Amino acid sequence: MSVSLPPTSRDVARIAGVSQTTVSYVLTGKGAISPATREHVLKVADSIGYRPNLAARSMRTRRSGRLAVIMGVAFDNQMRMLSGASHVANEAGYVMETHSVEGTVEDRTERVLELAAGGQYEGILTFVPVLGSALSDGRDAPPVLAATAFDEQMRSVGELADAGLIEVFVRALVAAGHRRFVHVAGPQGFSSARARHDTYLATVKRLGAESLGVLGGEWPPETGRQAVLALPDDAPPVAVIAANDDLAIGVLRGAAERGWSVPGDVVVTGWDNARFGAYTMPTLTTVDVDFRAAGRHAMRLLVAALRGEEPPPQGDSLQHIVWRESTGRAGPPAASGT
Amino acid sequence: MSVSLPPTSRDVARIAGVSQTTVSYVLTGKGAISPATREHVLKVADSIGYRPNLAARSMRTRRSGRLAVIMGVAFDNQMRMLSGASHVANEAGYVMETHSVEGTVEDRTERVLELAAGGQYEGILTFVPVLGSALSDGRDAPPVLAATAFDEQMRSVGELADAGLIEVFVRALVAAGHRRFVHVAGPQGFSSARARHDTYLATVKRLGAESLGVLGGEWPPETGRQAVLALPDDAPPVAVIAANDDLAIGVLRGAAERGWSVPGDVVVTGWDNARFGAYTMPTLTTVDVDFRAAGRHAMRLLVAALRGEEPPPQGDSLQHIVWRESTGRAGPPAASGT
DNA sequence: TGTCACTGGTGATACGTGTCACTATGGTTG
DNA sequence: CAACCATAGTGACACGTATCACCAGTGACA
Repeated sequence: MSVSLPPTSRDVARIAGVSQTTVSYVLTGKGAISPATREHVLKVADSIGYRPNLAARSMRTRRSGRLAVIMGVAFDNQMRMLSGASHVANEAGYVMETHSVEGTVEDRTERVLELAAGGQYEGILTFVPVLGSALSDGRDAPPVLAATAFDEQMRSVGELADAGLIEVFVRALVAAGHRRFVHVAGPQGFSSARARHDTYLATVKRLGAESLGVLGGEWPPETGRQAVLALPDDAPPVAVIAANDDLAIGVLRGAAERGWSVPGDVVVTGWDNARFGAYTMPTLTTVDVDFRAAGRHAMRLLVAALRGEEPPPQGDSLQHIVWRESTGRAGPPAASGT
Repeated sequence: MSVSLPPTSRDVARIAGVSQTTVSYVLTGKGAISPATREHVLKVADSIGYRPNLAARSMRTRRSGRLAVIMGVAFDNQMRMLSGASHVANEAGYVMETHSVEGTVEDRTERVLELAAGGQYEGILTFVPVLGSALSDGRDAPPVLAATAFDEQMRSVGELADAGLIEVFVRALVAAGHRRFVHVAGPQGFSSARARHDTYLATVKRLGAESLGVLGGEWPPETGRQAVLALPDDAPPVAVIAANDDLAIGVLRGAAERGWSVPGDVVVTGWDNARFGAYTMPTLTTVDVDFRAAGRHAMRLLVAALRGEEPPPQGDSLQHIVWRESTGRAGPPAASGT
């Protein structure tokens, strides 16, 4: 009694009493098939546990049905973006593979180009910044889409780069009496970091507040700590707008080391709503980001590009502020306000 | 001028002046081919940028060459494990796809079984706990290996479940004068959490110290906070062994809320060496884990199972303690021994 | 009644690879 | 010199699917 091979479309056809062609048309929904036979074939296919052989299918269609996602190694929230992207890819009939890259932006770009040229993938989505030269709209090479892009020629995927809530932070802090600001920025290769940076500068200027400068430029907490250690002794009272929660916790630590109280001498905002932010002392005001939804949206854009469809609009906003202790009495704007 | 199709092994054969069979034998390294022709063929293949069509290959060999990795959504360190696993899989000639699952352990198990039955994958590696019934050694179904397993019939992948350093923690704290201990455990579905739990109990007992109990049972920081809030008022001085850093930061917060100083009244240890642990106040003593290496090892085990080889031994230890402020003056054992 | 259009379905074929069975060529041995 | 063997290479085929070209039947309409 040997192990039986998995059923093929021919098996289904034989049992259902139709031709293999008919089975194929039923499964792809392309031919002219009567509802009766369609249902019959589907029933038979289900009853014998038929699954299309993807290898054979993709050989015939000359489409691999495979998408690649490029991720870095050190970004925790990619986990959730990956999850969202994976769902969308599978629903759209693709399988999604992940590749992790490290090294300089040139190294990463090189790797992405290599993957694109390999011909194995129909599309590539990258969660880490690459040079704009790697991005493509898919006319002669597979489309490469960046969920976080390096330069101005990029096609970035919207919402993650929307830093509008930075303006809300600054306005609320000004309303609470703060006049002096500092920005601890992330790497400017990330469009999100760049957007926060730009929004910070614009808002501080517009409101006539004072910016003591922009520091940072990397994501790790140590960068945030060093930024605070670099401030002049007479900096407080000062409001620190950090580009993410990792930087913000570094800021908290740095402030403590200098004997500055938070939120007394220094107030701090973060971004990402990392799990630890509700347990630091003080707890961290931050922006909650729906990374799953961001991942879904990014993948939808890629799938739309693959199908030559219009990019779907972003749905509801993925971000909202979580006010906590690190901003003291500053809070959401009153409903009345300008 | 139309877009040219990717070159096939026939193209290589034609240009190299040999048969397609020869090209195939060269590329798979199986036939009897003279070194001269082999090199010639390889050169030609390279020059025209030939890449084997994976779909055609896998149709012929009836092997998909695909592996699946199951991950949860909320575990940051999976990112690095994924990266390690991905490298090994690619080196071994497999492509690796990721699926994320959520829900109860039954839901997850169901999903894994579904994937295994789908016949698309040659092997499955799961980073989240599933019921032992899902695990298989691959005799009639694809092998399913758990990097973190649910019950005793599991095939868990070693080092991550090695909680030996818990004993070092307890010994060092006892040497520093601590007598009363508490364990804040993780979900016992994770073999790592179970190992830490068991090692804690055994060590405390062996050293004749007092355990005020085991609390927790989930991973989020709030669990750690609640554990501290549940302690009796006269608990301090007490040493808290937390199952990971998320729990530990919750413990720090809980202690602060109760007015207990760390490391004065309470000392705390964590696990995982999360980035924030060096910036909490106080900084967190923890265990640094090489998740990349763990991911590599897990994938090597799966590949070995696929090939019917002996499982490769774990290399150097992936874990070491990072002593920081939260354990006060306790530190590495003196070189002199017992 | 003959013709046309349309619906529902079939037969044959090609995708690119790996592998079985086989052949030609020298070299070695009895 | 015949018989044999190992080496190096070839021809033909099958894997399971999607799709092109075709065909039978059925009304509709002039």
